[in-house]
Amino acid sequence: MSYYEMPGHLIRRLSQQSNQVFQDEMKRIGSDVTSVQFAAMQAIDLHGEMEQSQIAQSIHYDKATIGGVIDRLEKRGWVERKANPKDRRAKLVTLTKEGRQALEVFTPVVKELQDQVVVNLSSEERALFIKLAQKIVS
Amino acid sequence: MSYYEMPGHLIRRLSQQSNQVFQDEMKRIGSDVTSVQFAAMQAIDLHGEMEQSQIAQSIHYDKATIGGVIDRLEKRGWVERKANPKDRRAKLVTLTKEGRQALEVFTPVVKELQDQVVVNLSSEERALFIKLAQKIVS
DNA sequence: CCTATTTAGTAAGCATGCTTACTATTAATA
DNA sequence: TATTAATAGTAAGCATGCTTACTAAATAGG
Repeated sequence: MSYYEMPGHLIRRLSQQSNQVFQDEMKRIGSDVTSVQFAAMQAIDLHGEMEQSQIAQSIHYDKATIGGVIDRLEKRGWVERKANPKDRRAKLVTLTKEGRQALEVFTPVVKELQDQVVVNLSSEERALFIKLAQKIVS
Repeated sequence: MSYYEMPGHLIRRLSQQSNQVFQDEMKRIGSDVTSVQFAAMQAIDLHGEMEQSQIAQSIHYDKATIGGVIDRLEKRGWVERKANPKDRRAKLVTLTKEGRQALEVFTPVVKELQDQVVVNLSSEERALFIKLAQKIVS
């Protein structure tokens, strides 16, 4: 089996290309937000108020990784950690006003760049790729 | 557009799953070699003798990243760096005997685990996925 | 009620995987 | 040939993304 037919290798290349597009488009609008940071912010915005463990679960990240991501988002002033009165182990994470504003700027850009990731495919192929990818990770 | 339809997000999940399978299978045979290290060793084995820049180019890695990977492979005694008499900037990287032996053990395992990465797909779907992925990164 | 297990988060460690900046060397060009 | 540009590799810095180990707190089972 040649290297260029190995799903593992191809997936790494896909990942690389996808991150490159994300980073380039964000740089174009003057931001250096990462795809992980965006994903976390989007999840928090959707649920309103989340424990870190919920964030990790919803976007399929390791809890240690998400801890670092939230650290950096907090440093930037985009999210806040508050104590959870119902569970003293947990912390509730919410978007700040600045976080919501930033997310509003990012969201349309991220939506548009999705097509750019798979720009070499026709729209039928894109739909098919998404279907197959969903099946693989399901 | 929902998160679960975004190619960028799906690709990250694929990457995660792929790496997990790789790591698990390698752990099973008692090794902690990484997918990047394997890719580099395979490339060197195929070409016999390579400059780091060639390695980076052939498996599509950044030259700074590959420098670190070669560092760790060298520490393990799997590769050697030699001066290139034809170009004093460059270094020729070769597999050691131990490196070749290790690669012989890894190769069949890596070939088998490729199917495991896309285990949720039928064989037709696997072929199609590979085709689409190749087209995206082409 | 008390103990054992599970869970939430952090910490430390390691390997990607990139960026920019730098040195040394080679290639191109005026 | 003298200068400029390009290239090979390293270094430092940062953000993933995981692992194991730990603390604190909640839950389950007896």
